[in-house]
Amino acid sequence: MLLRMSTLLLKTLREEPADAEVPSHRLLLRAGFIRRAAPGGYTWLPLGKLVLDRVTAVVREEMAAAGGQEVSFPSLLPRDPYEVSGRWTEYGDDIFTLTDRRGAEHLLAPTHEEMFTLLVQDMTGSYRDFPLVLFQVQTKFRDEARPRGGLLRGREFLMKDAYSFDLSDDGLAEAYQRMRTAYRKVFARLGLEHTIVSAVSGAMGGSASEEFLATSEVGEDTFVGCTSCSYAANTEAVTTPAPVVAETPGVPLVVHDTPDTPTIASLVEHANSHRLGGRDDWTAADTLKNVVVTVHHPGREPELLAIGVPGDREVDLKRLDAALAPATATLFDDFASRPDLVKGYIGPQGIGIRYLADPRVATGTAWLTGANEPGRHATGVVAGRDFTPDGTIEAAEVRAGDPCPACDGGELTIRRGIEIGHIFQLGRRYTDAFKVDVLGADGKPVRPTMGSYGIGLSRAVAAIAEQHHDDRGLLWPSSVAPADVHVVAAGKDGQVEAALTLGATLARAGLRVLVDDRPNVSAGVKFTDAELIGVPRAVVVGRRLAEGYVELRDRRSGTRQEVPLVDIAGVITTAVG
RNA sequence: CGGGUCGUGGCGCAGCUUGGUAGCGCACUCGCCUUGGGAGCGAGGGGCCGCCGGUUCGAAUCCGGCCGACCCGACCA
Repeated sequence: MLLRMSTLLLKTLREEPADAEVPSHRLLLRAGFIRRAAPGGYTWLPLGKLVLDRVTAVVREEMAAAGGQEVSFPSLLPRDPYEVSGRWTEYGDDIFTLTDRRGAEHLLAPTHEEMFTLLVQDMTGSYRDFPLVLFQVQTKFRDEARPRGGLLRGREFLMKDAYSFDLSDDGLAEAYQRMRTAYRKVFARLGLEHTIVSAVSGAMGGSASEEFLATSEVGEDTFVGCTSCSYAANTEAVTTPAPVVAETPGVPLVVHDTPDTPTIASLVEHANSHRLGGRDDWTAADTLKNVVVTVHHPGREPELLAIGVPGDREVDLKRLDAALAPATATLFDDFASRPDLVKGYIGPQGIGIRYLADPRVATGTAWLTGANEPGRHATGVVAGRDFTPDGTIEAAEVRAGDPCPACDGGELTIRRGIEIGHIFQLGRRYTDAFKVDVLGADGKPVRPTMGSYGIGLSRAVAAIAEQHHDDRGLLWPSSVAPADVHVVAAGKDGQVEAALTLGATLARAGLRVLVDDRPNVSAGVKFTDAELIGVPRAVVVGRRLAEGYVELRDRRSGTRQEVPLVDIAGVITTAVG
């Protein structure tokens, strides 16, 4: 491959695009890899398309190596299958829907579980057809409420989705592990540093679910790691160890007048200045905060629910939703309609609605909490004696320094990541929905079980750019770089011919070559553009050409060496491998 | 969906307060010059000032509505 910059559709931008905030978005725009074409939609320019195709090629190779067979479905699909699976309504506003000239409804597929399931139903009939792994590379559409970060979250994006079909749960577990291993290889080849975190399977059901998060400050997903063991999990999936209480404390429950203390901060201040319970060392962690939410169960009446958490922690609505799935929760604010719920002074004692407590509110722990009367709180409110929660719930925020649930003494750290892959054991949700049965060895019908495995390909390009750049520009890993070598003609136009000749030689040696043969462009511009574009190595054909030397530069390390022109092809071929 | 910032040639911005028919830098075209770190000089081309309506003799500028972008939050495979 030989690309000439004199004819390449490329325009680097000297100035920062005003609309781009995250580094990958800025650099991909500036270096001429992508251009915004629509809200949440991007045009891939020649250099960007090369990278996207190389990322895709790596994924295809590993999918094939894991036994996957590639197919391709349309993106424009009829409503029917999605009605059968229940997702037409479940997805709601997140899918793009349209009506054809006959009035029939269609959607632009946000994902393709239904179609894969129907294909397998059509084309299999016997246990001999299994196990089976199918995948495709296809554009997906989602009407995201807020596209952001360029390629990080678009309304149209490229995704590799794969599905395994097995006749037994053991088979599914094996397929899952095989795919998990394949994903590790994929991301290693792409140069993506990542963490595999346990995720909640949510409404989808299924027994195992893991996300591959590329570590990045601009990532949208928060996850925790442990300082002393290998534990890693999505914050939604973190569990809180309950404290062990030896015996119920003998403190009595005492109600105090605490006027004008509707917040935890004001309550703690009042408690200390008035020495409630004979103490002046109260902290927010000694208080029990009770938050009322409205729980929306699908297809049922909303329910009021109170959540009890230590007063120094907020309720994390994402964790709450995950804990309540498939129901969702919103903060309750219509206190006028419930005079029994005294805003700012709610306590769990005799509360008239369902009450779930944080695991830290263990039996035997004593709290400072509301007395369910305006301007009054109570000390010595003991769990298991003065109130008994209807259960525990993981809804309190997770903080750095919290104890690790998987080991002794480890502390949690909080990090952010870009979700580049998700694998989970889907089970029989879709084969049940479409009543897929195949004939077993014993002549009886068997219902296949599925696994689902996705990689965001366009998002992976952005994630690689996030992890591989410096203040000068992009730093592509060799595996996905738009070229293996960037030949720069520096100096008078005589060097352009030499650069093109060298480029052709390198291309014949099997290298992917980008030659900067632009006439009347100064060497400085070519150098800065080369650094912005981020091809791993550059060969400068310049002032020492007459002596038979060119300069070899490594983009990442910045090292430079003079190499005889006659040796350069061999040196680079060896380096590229 | 809430809060904030902002829409003026391809990109980055000024002009708007105080209405008078659009400007700067980069990029682009031509010429000269220059060529190892975003050169210089000269001459050019390119914009229904986001859209719709209103006020006015006259609107980029004032008023109303809408649309869009970006950031924070909500939501989300």
